[in-house]
Amino acid sequence: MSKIAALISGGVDSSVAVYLLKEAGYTPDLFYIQIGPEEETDDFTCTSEEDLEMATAVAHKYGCKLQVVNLHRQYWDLVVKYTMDKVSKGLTPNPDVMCNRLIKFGCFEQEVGKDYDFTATGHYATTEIIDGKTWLATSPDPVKDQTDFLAQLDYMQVSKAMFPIGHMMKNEVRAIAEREHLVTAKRKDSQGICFLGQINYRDYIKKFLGEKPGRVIDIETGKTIGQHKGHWFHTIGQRHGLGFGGGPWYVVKKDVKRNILLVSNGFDTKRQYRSHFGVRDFHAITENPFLLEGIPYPVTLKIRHTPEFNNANVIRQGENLIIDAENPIQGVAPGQFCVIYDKEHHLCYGSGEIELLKVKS
RNA sequence: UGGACUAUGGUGUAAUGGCAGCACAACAGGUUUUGGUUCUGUUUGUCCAAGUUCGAAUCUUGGUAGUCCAA
Repeated sequence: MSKIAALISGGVDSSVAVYLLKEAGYTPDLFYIQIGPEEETDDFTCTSEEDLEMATAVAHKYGCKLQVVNLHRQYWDLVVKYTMDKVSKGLTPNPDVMCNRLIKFGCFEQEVGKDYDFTATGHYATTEIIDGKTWLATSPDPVKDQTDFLAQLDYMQVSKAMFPIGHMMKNEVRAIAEREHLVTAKRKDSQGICFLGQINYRDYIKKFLGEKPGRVIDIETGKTIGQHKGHWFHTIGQRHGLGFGGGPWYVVKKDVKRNILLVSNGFDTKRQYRSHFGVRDFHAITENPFLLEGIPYPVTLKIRHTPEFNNANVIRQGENLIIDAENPIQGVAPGQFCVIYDKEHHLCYGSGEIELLKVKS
């Protein structure tokens, strides 16, 4: 019988995952990863304590060992550093993607997971073995599918991963939780950057990078329409937070060197959309399907966590990929990950960092 | 300091003497394990003073502030 380490968060999904493992005849060891802000606020300790209580209750119910793994230090050294590094350069990071790669499937593996055959989590994702090789594949629930957050995992990480609820719909998971009287059945879905809790993202950035006022320019007229407090508080495609009337104003471009934000006015502005962009450092999980240069490969992709997949063609150009999407995509922000799937958006090929092209779209 | 024009929420604007409305922003929720997007809801205003009138954002006079022409 395989030895399984299951990550449990105190939410519904990971609890049901434990139940399913148990049903399948396994007795996983449970691990609660502890991460928090550097100073413990009341809000934080509160949620965290509740999460741990829930996890403890689930462990008790199923007779599993539960251990708290503190990866606080590692999270700050790796994920927070990555986040601030990107943000300060005017890029838009995705901390949760890095948290999966570096913490949940990274540090945890090195410290604990190495002694187990599989690491199970409550992610909405599946794996599929084709010709002896493991591929990351999507969940049938388009809203909850989390392959986009797992697309930076490497082959070893994916082949050791188990996603017990990955083939289910969210409402099925909730239904099981209620039927089995799990204490977590009615808990709210987690949202926002996993450890931030009540802390506002803007305040969080401000604490690290402070404020740095600069001009905001209307890209259509070239006129300065106001001031911003720091380009890092805004991202491409963002509407709120500027505070100007006569809008809506969408951020369409950043001039980091001159600390200028370029905005475009109106709901119908085409400038907040883009169908042509680059992807650097493409990371293929199982095999790189884009071997030949200059040939368009039809794929589907996501540039953020949404239920929709975009149809596109991918062309390899040296180490980078050029994306040509069928329909324009709103708010394509450099620094975000472009996650690429097969035409049927079933298999996840991998992901890379979005980079704007010099060429106009 | 000669003339002309303007003054309405935080911003941009509407209301011909008859309940001050719209958009944006802001705030609060919903959706979403990133940033965002989007949906729903809420708050906030007639520059000041006097006058005409049943009734004034609107008309009159004065003040104040700003814009333009006038070199």
